[in-house]
Amino acid sequence: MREGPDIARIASLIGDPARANMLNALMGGTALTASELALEAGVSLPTASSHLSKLMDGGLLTLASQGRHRYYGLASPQVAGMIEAIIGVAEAVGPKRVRPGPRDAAMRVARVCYDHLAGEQAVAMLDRLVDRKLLLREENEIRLSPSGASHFSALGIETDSKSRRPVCRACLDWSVRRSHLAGTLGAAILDKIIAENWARREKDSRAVVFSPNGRQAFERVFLC
Amino acid sequence: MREGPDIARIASLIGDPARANMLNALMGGTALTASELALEAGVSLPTASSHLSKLMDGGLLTLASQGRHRYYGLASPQVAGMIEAIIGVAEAVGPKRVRPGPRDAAMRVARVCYDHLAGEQAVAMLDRLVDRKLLLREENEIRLSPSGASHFSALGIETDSKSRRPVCRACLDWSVRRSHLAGTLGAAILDKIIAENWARREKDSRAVVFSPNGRQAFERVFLC
DNA sequence: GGAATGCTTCGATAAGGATCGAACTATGCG
DNA sequence: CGCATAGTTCGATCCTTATCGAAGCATTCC
Repeated sequence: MREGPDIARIASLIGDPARANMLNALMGGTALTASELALEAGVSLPTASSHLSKLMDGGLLTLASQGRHRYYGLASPQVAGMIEAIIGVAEAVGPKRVRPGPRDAAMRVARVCYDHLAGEQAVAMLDRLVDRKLLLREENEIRLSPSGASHFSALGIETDSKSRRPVCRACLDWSVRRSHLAGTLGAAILDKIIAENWARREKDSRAVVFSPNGRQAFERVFLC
Repeated sequence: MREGPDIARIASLIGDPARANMLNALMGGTALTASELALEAGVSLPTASSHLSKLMDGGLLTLASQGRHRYYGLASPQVAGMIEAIIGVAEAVGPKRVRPGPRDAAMRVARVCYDHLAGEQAVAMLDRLVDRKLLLREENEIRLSPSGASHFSALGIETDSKSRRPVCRACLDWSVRRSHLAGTLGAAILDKIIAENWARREKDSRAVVFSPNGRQAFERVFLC
């Protein structure tokens, strides 16, 4: 009864609308200050501060102090994955919104998931990389193949795992209900997409919008 | 404050300890009745009923009515996956629970789960009964084998299902995270354990404490 | 130093919701 | 029909917690 991991504690942290909005905003991957998060959540600064310290206590956030600025970010990809999973359920059972606006359509196609790409494009990319045997997939395990290593290296993408973080990880996509690529490789690919100017981040949103040329380039490189 | 899927609504449903316990109990995949869930959550029946209707409204549960029994189950594998994700985070950040007291230790070993035995002893028993082919197990389905029927009959345990209630049912054990035996057979075995005076119920607790002789007898009969 | 900015803590208030007993409905049993 | 079991609804209580204003720290800039 009161055994096992305390999932109620974690869930109740996310269960407050103000905190949920903050976490949602942080799903974009960039760390934000308390003021920015207060604005995002629509609460006063003291209220936001209180929420943030609770999220910190709960282990859901990390804090990077830089002078008088304090940047809050999601604690780990695992936390991001959990939030994605909750979003997925909320989408599935939630009151179907009258009509999905254009922003939603863009989100469905491509968006940022913490630090990597998600959405239809990302799911298609993982499928393709597996088809081409650049990645080897077994259930939820994804590994880099030798040919994959040289392939990404040729693209200027580092695939050595310096940290403890895995190079490849499967992350469930709420809009497509299938996995896309996370891990350091997933993050590096998103970096490249932005660096090459193939796409830009939509302001105040997780949506990632490809330019016509950028989409072609992306498809040529990652969708064969 | 962007609009999006209402993750706070979903998370707050899981954020109540009673509801979290219920969902945890349902993670085994078998549907449970309101009474069973009330016991599992440690709340009264009216309280459980209120929680269950909230979970239903939230789309997290499905309901199968069979006569006067109402079996609640998780709405989908997607919901189960979300809960798994939350468990994962809770495990990762969870401040290792306070030291388990002696009562908790006893509960871990053996306790009552509604009307049958749960805990390490019960899990071991089910394993053993399956090994001995007295019970046939396929995933979460458990059936009585012909040899099992005569075996239990010889022990004075009735195995005819007079009611609609199944003879055998798998019930997920929260302390061991594996299944133990429920259903009328599980209930009958617990009855026998108490009737033979092998063990007594701890007062005001679900713990079941075996006497030294009782434990030997139990092991001789059920653990081979 | 003093002023300005970023953020946290404190205190009071208010609202939400978890809880249970009692009463009520529904199904099954004889 | 009468009784027992399973479950829900209602009403009252009580506790948690979200909220903001005011005040308090901390850092930076001039």
